[in-house]
Amino acid sequence: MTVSRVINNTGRISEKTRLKVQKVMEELHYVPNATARSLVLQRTMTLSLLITDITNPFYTTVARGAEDAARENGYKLLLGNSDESVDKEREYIDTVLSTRVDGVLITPSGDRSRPHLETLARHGIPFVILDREVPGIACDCVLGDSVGGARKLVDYLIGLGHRRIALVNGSPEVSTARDRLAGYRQALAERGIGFAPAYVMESNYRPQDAEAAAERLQSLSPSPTAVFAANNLLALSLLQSLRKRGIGVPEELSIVTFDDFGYMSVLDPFFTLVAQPAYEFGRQGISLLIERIENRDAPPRRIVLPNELTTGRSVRPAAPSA
Amino acid sequence: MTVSRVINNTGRISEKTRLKVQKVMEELHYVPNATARSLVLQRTMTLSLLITDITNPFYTTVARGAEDAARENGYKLLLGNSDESVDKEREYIDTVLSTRVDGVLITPSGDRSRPHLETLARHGIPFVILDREVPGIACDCVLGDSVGGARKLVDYLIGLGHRRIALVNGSPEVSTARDRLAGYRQALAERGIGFAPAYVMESNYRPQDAEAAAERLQSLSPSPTAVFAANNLLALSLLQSLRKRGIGVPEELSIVTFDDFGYMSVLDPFFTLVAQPAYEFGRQGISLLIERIENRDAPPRRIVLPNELTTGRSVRPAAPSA
DNA sequence: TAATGTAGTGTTATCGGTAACTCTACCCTA
DNA sequence: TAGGGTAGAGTTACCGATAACACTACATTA
Repeated sequence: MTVSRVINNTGRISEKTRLKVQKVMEELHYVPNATARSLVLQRTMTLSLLITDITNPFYTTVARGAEDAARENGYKLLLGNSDESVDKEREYIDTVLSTRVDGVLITPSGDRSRPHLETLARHGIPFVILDREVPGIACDCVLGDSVGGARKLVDYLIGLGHRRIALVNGSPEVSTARDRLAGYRQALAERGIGFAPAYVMESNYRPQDAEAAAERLQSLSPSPTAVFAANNLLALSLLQSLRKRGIGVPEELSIVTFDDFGYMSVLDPFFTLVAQPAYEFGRQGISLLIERIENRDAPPRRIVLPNELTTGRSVRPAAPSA
Repeated sequence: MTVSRVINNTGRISEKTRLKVQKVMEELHYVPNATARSLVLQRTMTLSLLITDITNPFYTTVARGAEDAARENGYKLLLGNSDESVDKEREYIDTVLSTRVDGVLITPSGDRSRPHLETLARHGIPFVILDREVPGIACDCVLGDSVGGARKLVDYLIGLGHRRIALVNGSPEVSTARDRLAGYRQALAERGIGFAPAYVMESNYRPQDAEAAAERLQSLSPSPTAVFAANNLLALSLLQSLRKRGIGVPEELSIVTFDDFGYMSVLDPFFTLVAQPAYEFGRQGISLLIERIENRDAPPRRIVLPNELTTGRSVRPAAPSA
């Protein structure tokens, strides 16, 4: 007990005893056992970051922001990749529950993550949603402006004369995909361009899905002059698939997308895209989470971070004939 | 106790009792407390990954490999970024000690990490070194062939007629920097090219250091026709600094480097570089670590993963006059 | 029939901390 | 000088699991 008081600097300790304890602690290389402390205090000082894939440059930077913020506040950070899979996500949720982390910062795999979030709530584990909303779940979240970003991109294309613009989207089960579709449709509508369902294809936000999208793109008639790929890795794979098929980008087809490629964008920004402040997503997500942990009764907060259009070589004005 | 037996499937339990317990567990949404289990079993099923910076595409992929391997084996993964700082690393080591993780996979900030590793050893925490060796520490490690890789790069440059090749290296306190210098010198020596100390500059492997290096590069006379930047982010920042100074790359100066840029390399590999299998670094590092945890008496193992030269647009043959 | 074995369940101590309380000097005050 | 206060240290119970052991029926065996 006396040792505990010295370590935590609580209660009354004579200077003599304090020094003696400290000396012995040094001699024995004593390190307090966080596990035991967690058990009695009922908090682990650990947060869980559950994202879809750390190798996606957007989430890489999110993770960095999250880790920085967690560390600054004395928390440890557990990492998990769900790969957009509800099942894998559930496994992580199970781990999170038994680990008794103090909070979870999560990018849900989609609307079907709702039961997972409800499970967290039922067990009293605070969580903050990152990047994607889940209908029916009222909680703190850090989001981007997907509708606005998509509008900007499509409007930009239209401004360059494009009229037949395809959308290679994520799954409609994911809020960002729905929002990007909404923004796409808004932009078309505002410019009086008809919406052609055939120009919209769904995927699972994963690079593997691009090949099928490329095939469908190629089969469209009249063929689109531009395509909006709903996220960065999708755009990249799509680009590869298109080039493999001999379709020149941007010569024959322009591409725009969401989220940058980290260091890639620095050197020579190939893609025209809407960039989001990934680091702030992570940092502010953790901040919200910690504030939630400290005050469970506060009303949920919703932070929307701005995005920005940056132009690259992936877009060319539409040919006047088109 | 009976519940414990059901959960862990140990001891004798009648089918009737098992079902009853399982039913009640479901009803109560009971989840075993990993903290309590850790305390009594003296293991946390948690590993720590301590790297310099997750946003470096090399370490991003390392982290993904590590997380996959950890999860497959039932371990959780804690993430930490040391930013090449011994002090920050020490803070993480302290956390690791009190957290009682079962093992640590670490990219040491440099030779001065030795005390940290000795601390881990003294506390009986298994660790595996990743990417960088530390003199005086005999332990499991997963390394790349820095000497060979550097030789390949410099030899490639020499083959293209370059004779004045600069090296923007990391700190000599880091084994990979020493090895890359050694490989550089080997390649020069084998081709009978004299070693010019003025052509070698040190940095801290961090992008911020590139500006100073660019300045020194520009001041060299005769100026080099090529430069070997010891890692990817250094190369990228160097490139930016050089271009800002009006030095054309590759027109006036060719650049080669170590480690790729993840997705960046896929699209249009600008840099000529030696790529290392980052995912395997992470995966095999965790494998070694887990095997070490399970058998502390086995002799240390040293895995050296191969690298591969991939060419890009950052290199041009030297002008015949040079 | 008594001894022995065994399946199934319960009890106790423990991991390493901390909250809450107790205890012992010693001091001050009326 | 008795009563009360206080500084500083110690005691006890507890967090939620598991190892080791104990116990109770009942079955088997000699």
